[in-house]
Amino acid sequence: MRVTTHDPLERTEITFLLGMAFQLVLGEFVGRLDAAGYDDLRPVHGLVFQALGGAGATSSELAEQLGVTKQAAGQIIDDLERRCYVERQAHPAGGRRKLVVLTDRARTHLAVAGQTLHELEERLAAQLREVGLEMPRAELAAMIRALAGDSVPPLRPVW
Amino acid sequence: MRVTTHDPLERTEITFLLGMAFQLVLGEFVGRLDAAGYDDLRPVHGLVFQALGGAGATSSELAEQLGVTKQAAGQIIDDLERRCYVERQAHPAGGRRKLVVLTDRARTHLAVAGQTLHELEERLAAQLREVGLEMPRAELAAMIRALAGDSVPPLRPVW
DNA sequence: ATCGGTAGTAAAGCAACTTTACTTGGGAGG
DNA sequence: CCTCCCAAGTAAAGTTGCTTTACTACCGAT
Repeated sequence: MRVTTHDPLERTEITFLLGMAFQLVLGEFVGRLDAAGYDDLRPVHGLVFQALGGAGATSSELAEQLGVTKQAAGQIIDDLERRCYVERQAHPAGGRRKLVVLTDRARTHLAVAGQTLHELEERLAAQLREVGLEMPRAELAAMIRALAGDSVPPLRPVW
Repeated sequence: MRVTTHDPLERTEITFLLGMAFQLVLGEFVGRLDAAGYDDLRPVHGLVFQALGGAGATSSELAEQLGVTKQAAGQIIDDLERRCYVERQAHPAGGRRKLVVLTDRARTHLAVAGQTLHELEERLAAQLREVGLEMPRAELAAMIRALAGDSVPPLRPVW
């Protein structure tokens, strides 16, 4: 007996599926953080917090990690500083350098966001297991390596 | 004997892997189209061409498909019309409506882009098979269904 | 002493949108 | 008919998140 209901997703290009899946997962993630009171932070701010998470960084270092100009990084830092998520300190190495570090407010966000993301991914993994599938971690990693080799570029807005 | 070189991608969240994979595939796709002489077209233009591919559409219909305001759709159409990729015709249903249809120039692009994308995805699939993996089509489709149900929203820039 | 390189900042420019506000053509109801 | 309203389309200004251009400040080396 032939299945007559064709799933439109079965004929959709892998590239579209990747984009849709990423957009939906990120949207769900951002939505949960908004609901948790972080509606003043965009995904890029999470990347900033991750980059500064350890001992902080200079704005130029941050710019390189984000894949933007140092002026853009400076603007993001200005904004986050005004809203008390980061602070500019004198850099131990001296010079004109300034060390940008996270406030406790940002570290709290980082913890909440990490927890939220893992819960979301765990729920997704469970839903896939229900239909006999696993999360395609190895497949995605292989695609990334095939296209980027060992040097993975920064995650940027897609178009 | 224990493997000592941990692949950083193995510890990376699925969400990041999705984003990286999409960004890299789309970047490769756009790069190939640029090289083929289509450096004046962005991904959104491809979506427009797909939406108008059959019998055309009105700018409001296009706006809904793209998930933007009708003014934004109008601006995109203005631009594409100036560059002879689309034409505004009188709409058979009359009224203020105008039917936006593709020129041959756009249909050629659509064919080239489709071919390019399939070649790219086929090469990727082959590279995955070399390491014993398959393209994660079912997994991505399951993730999309888990998050969007049956109503898949338009593909938009991600942040 | 000054030269050059790097960090940071300031200001203007730009692309791709949204928001606000208007115009126009065509029914539907009275 | 007439008018009232709605949907399609357009115009213009505003917004966002960057880049480009241009500058200042600090340092170490020659």
